[in-house]
Amino acid sequence: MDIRVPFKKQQFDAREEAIIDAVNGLLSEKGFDLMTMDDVAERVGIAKGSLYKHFSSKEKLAAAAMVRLLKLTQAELDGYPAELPAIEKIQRILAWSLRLRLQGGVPHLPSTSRALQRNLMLNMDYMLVALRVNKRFYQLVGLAREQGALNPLVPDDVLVYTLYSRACDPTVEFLLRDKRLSHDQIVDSMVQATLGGFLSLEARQASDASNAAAAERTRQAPGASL
Amino acid sequence: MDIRVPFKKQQFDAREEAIIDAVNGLLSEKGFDLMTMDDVAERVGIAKGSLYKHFSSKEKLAAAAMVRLLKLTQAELDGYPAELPAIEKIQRILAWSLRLRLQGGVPHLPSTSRALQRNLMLNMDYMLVALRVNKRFYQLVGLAREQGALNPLVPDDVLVYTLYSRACDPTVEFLLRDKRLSHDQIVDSMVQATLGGFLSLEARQASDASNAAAAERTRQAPGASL
DNA sequence: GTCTATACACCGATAGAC
DNA sequence: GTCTATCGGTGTATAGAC
Repeated sequence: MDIRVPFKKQQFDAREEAIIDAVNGLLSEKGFDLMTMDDVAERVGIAKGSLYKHFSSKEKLAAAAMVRLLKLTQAELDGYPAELPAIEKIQRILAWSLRLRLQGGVPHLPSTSRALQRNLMLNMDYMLVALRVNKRFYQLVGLAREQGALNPLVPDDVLVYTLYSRACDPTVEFLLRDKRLSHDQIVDSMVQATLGGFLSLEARQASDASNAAAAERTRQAPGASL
Repeated sequence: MDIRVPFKKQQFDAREEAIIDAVNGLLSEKGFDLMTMDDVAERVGIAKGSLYKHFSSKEKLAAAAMVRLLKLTQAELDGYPAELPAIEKIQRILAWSLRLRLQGGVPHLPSTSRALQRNLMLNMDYMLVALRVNKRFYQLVGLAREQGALNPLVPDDVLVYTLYSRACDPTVEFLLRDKRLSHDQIVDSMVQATLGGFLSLEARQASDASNAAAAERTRQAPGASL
């Protein structure tokens, strides 16, 4: 069979990717409400009318950006060694999303727009991948709980929701504007501060020890952290 | 001298309070971008034209709501016993802001609107009280640091910004929608999860012990927690 | 100060020529 | 499918009568 992809189709897909790139950046900068279709068209370099040939509404655009992000998240999780303790996978995926955010790659959907939320719920592509990722998060948290890494005083739900919320936590923007901490320091601090409260006492002691050692190494070779 | 306040003036102030009440509710429900002047006028029960006699712009409205919140925050801090350890004051002010939020009393300003942010910076009333509250937060965190309650691996800035950010953390809305946790449980979990990572190991051990005891008491008399 | 009416700009979406 | 032009609706802010 012929596995070549027609040139026209390639071009079409490339343009859609470019559109989603633009949407991603705009959503991470201004959020959904403040992003306009004119913004998107201008950044892609096409007319607004053409934009609607690819995506029939603003909500569809946002959904496409979210789907791409969620698929990236899945792929990132897939890349972790199976034998890694669950709590370390959680730390890694949080650090990954924070780094992605520092690069401007995390769309920021304010939780206030009812219209958008309804629209996303009705979008099959979005819901499928969202539910899959959500399920994996819960499995991961459940596993970490079984392995004794989690604080018995805090429910699983709180940790899962926190993982989502830190991807749009304004703390990151504040720290970024100060320019007092490097990107790596922001990621490390945020991971430490975010997960420290969820860890069991034993896990927390182990984590502190290894982080103190890492900080010591960084102190001796400061260039490496930037 | 005459300390009576003219009736007209009283009426005027009462209306301004009513306006800020409406703005507070709307900002906590929809955020700044989605709130319209029509919304505000309708909720207060006056015409949009009259609204502009009190506040000359939408940004001024938001600033007024923020000023009231920040003054409330100051008053809350003033009410704490001076001898209370700094870390406990931090826990209390966080729990206070979370409870206020669960009652719909915390305006939600998305960090994306540049126009609003510039406007706030130019607003003297807002800046004065914002800087005062910010200074007190830093003093409190510095004191907690001196008293050995904080994790040496996480900078002060991160904790201060986190205190602000948790006042608009979507995790709360997620937990609220689930209806699996009571308001008190949400506040306790969030405080535990938020501050646990900032505590020094010793403070964390002490905190866990007292929270476990509290949870045990709650288990024996479940009605008390709702 | 309160109201109604309106100016003015912007945005999401569509129409129609090429 | 890409463009230009435009419609319909909405939002901030103002004008002017009372």
